[in-house]
Amino acid sequence: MKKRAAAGGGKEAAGIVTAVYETLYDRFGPQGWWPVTAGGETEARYSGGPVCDGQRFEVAAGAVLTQNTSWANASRAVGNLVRRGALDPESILSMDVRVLAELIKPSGYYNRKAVILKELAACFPPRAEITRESLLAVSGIGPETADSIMLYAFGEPFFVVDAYTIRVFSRIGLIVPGECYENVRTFFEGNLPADAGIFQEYHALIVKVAKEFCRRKPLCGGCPLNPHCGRETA
DNA sequence: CGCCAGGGCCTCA
DNA sequence: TGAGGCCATGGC
Repeated sequence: MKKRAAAGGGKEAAGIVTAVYETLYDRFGPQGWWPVTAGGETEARYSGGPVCDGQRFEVAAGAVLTQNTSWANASRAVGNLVRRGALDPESILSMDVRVLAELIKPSGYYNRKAVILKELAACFPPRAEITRESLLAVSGIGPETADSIMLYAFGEPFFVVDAYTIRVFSRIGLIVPGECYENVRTFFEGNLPADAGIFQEYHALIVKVAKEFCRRKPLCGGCPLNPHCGRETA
């Protein structure tokens, strides 16, 4: 028998998942993920579909650079590449890997990420078809990064699951804490309309509420999710 | 000073 | 197969 992602299971799950989204959206509004550069400055892009062709690789590279790293640090690395005019597959592929590593140093893990970026760039020849599987075939791109790229760069409805998602929804009581990535992802995808705009916004809103309230040491006072949460409020 | 950030891979029992 | 180690910078 297959393990289930939903502790509460069944029909109510979809209602709760949707209600949590609406509560978060009402409280925090649109989050503007994924930020992309425009004329050298980083600007928020409001969700709703695929970014333009030229920005897809930038979003994909950003997804790698922000692995286990604050967006502030990842953004510095993105900025270094943009200022150099090097944030495109051809430039990344032709660059010495040590030079690339130096440019992305602020993002941390820079030696590893430089290799990942080169392998990622090789997935992006003109008119290449990028799939979740082709991204997962890159060593250093796991399920969360692959789904981030599919969702934010290509506008495909893959739900991005991260540590915040597990924390928030296990406290609510909808997720089993030890559940595997794929089960959690399909739980959300099965309980929401397959709408990339909603997936984009939902993931960003989960990050928002986890940083402000649902921290490792939770600050339950004033948390907008209290009406949905099975946890005792402090 | 320690802890954490928009993870993922490898090793070893 | 599960836990633990490793990669590494910058903010607080």
